[in-house]
Amino acid sequence: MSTSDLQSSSAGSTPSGVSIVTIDSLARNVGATVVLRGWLYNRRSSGKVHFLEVRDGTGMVQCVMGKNDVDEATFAAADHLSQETSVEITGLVKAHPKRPNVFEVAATGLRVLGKPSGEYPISPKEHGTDFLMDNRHLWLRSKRQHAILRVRHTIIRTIRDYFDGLGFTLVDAPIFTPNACEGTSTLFETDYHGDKAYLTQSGQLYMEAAAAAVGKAYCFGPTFRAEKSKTRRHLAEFWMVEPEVAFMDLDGDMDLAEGLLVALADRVLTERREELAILERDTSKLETVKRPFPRIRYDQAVAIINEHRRERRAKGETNQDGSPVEDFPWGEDFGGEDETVVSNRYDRPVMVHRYPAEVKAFYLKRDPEDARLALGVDVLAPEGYGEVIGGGQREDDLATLEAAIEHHKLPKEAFEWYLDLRRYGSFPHAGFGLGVERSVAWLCGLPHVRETIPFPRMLSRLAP
RNA sequence: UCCAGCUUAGCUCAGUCGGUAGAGCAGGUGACUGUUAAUCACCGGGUCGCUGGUUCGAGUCCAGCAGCUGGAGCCA
Repeated sequence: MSTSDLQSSSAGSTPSGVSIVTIDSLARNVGATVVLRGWLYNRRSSGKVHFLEVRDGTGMVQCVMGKNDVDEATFAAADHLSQETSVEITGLVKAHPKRPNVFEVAATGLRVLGKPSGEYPISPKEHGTDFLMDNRHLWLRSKRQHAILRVRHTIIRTIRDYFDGLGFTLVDAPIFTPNACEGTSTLFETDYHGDKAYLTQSGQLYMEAAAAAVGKAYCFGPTFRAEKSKTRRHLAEFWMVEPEVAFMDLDGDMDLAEGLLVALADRVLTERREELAILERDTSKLETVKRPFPRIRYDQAVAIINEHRRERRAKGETNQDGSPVEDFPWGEDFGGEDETVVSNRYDRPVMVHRYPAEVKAFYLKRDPEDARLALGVDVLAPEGYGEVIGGGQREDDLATLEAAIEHHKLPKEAFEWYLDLRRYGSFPHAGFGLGVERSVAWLCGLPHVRETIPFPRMLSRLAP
């Protein structure tokens, strides 16, 4: 089999010369006799006609087998096929008699390639999430999960195309890191030949080094958080893309983030219409993701939250625990609920910038116009999907950065290499991190991030 | 870590007032020549999460524990 065969979505031909095709190429093969290879998704029968629904990873097709079209043994065999039997079906490609633009295969031959040794666990009826997650390796075969995998793939490819197209260089960051840096989140600890090592929570510091080498750098890999978070927005292992650009300021950073999200929505809408339909995604909510995104200051976001809280108080509402609704205290970070209140004001992602420095990471540059603020930005996705991007301009002054490290009580020795970036030709620079799973959840309209990654790692799940 | 909810057949669930266990799907057998989670008939299928308590009697009431789910906190 050659590469060109694969690219033309024809997987070769049988000894008798019949071409082996994939389901997504049936439209081009109407009137031809072809061979399909795949798995039986569902089977129906009307006595003298069997309807075999077959999936092959590129799509789904109904194969019709009339009693008079095949020999008796083949017809009898088709009657006893169970779900997920792998099969090779030979037949004539035809238009569906009732449905426009749908094709079916009039089967003339059937070969069973792999017979299930037992009952397939996932029946075409409803199941609970925990059961499906226990069978995640099989659940991936279902229509919805297949659609999500494809959208995820498109999102990842778009991210790479976007940065590659802008002249970025991919620079991989390490997974093992020597110290529990940044001091913020809880890390997974591991034994590294007798020393303690931690699984990375971000490649950002390394990208700052890379930016000084290549100008525009990005890394794309898994990151790990050991917090005991049990919500629909959290995973213990998730993927993040982190661009870092030399001589870019906060405004440029926001331009870059905005362009990426517009590209993602646009590409998913053009290339994954079918998948979004399977997921029943309201695509009108994605059509509005166009430039420019609103850019509001932290102060304005606080005002929006307080306006909302005052309305709730006026209606006599209380918090979930029954406590009275208080004004949002300036200086704190937003909770999930607050983010939703802000993002619900807009029909596209909103960028909230200039947060209080105290609630943000030590490496963010102070706002020259207001020392209480940091030049950071969070991008909140619409519909309550929360923060999909966090970033900002980095502190490029050696003394200020040293003071920040001391203020956060971080071990200075561990950051000597990072401080070197300010010692040898310091430069203004900025970047951000985009969480892939939250982006997939948003673009697909999924209620939980656990379905956005093939094999999720969560507080109470390490298998399969 | 805290709060709430859930745990009954392979799966999804019902189970009244405390009186000894039910349905649909899946599986099996059969009927049906255009079905779309096909339909119809019949069949097999149970450590009611675990431990203890109350009671003549517990799936049901009580306590403890475990697991799962969601939320808060924390975080992206």
